[in-house]
Amino acid sequence: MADVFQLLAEPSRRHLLEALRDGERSVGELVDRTRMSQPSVSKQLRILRDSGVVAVRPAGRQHLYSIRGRSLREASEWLSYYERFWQDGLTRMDEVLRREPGRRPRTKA
Amino acid sequence: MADVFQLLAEPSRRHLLEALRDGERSVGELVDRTRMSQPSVSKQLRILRDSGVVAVRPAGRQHLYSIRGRSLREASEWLSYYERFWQDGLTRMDEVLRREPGRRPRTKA
DNA sequence: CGGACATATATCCCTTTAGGCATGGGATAA
DNA sequence: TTATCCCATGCCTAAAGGGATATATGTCCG
Repeated sequence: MADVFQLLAEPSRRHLLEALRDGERSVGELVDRTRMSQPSVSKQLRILRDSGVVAVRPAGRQHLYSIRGRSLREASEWLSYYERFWQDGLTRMDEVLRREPGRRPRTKA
Repeated sequence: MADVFQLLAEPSRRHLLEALRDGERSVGELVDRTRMSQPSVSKQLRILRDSGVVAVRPAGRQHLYSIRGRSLREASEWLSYYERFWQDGLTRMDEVLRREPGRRPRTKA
């Protein structure tokens, strides 16, 4: 995983991805929707593009960006391991009570 | 969302969360499992704790950490908006063809 | 060709933050 | 109490990364 979470850590990049949720957008449209400067938008789009999160398509003198799910899927799958921690009313207390009581301190495995 | 993705961006913190997947662990156990220095582990655990991603429970002279799903759930829900981009064999091309052809350049909405 | 428009890149500045080291502090055992 | 184990914190340094401004590249039109 080429650090998808690293990409998503930046709010500006998440805003861009949110603006792309319902289809491809030109850079100008993204600038309007995110209130970022045009160079910033291009810079972040570049990063997203290099990581395969978005794709570009030339259309006249504008570039249309769209989402590619592949990378985002990895992040989603990583998080899926933790679903059980918020499903079925599983609280921290439930988890504690589930542990066996005899805890050996600091064994290698 | 107190920037859950920001937390997950750091590999060391993800490693800690991975080591906590099957239940609570002491700091010493986490040190062994992550090959990080003890101060680093404590430091990252502190960040995770302040953000409500993990919880602590004192047990004699050791502190047992465990996962709290609440915050992670927010990240998972954010990503759920993009599931359609990798489900049902939906590729970028499909997405492109789905768009209407008459695109007006740069309208506010 | 020349000029306007759309996007990309380059450079600088600045903030954030991780990691290492040393140290402090609480709990346990002798 | 003293020694020891387990963990937390503070300070420092180094590096990563975002935003702004200026500029380059590329495309369309007259």
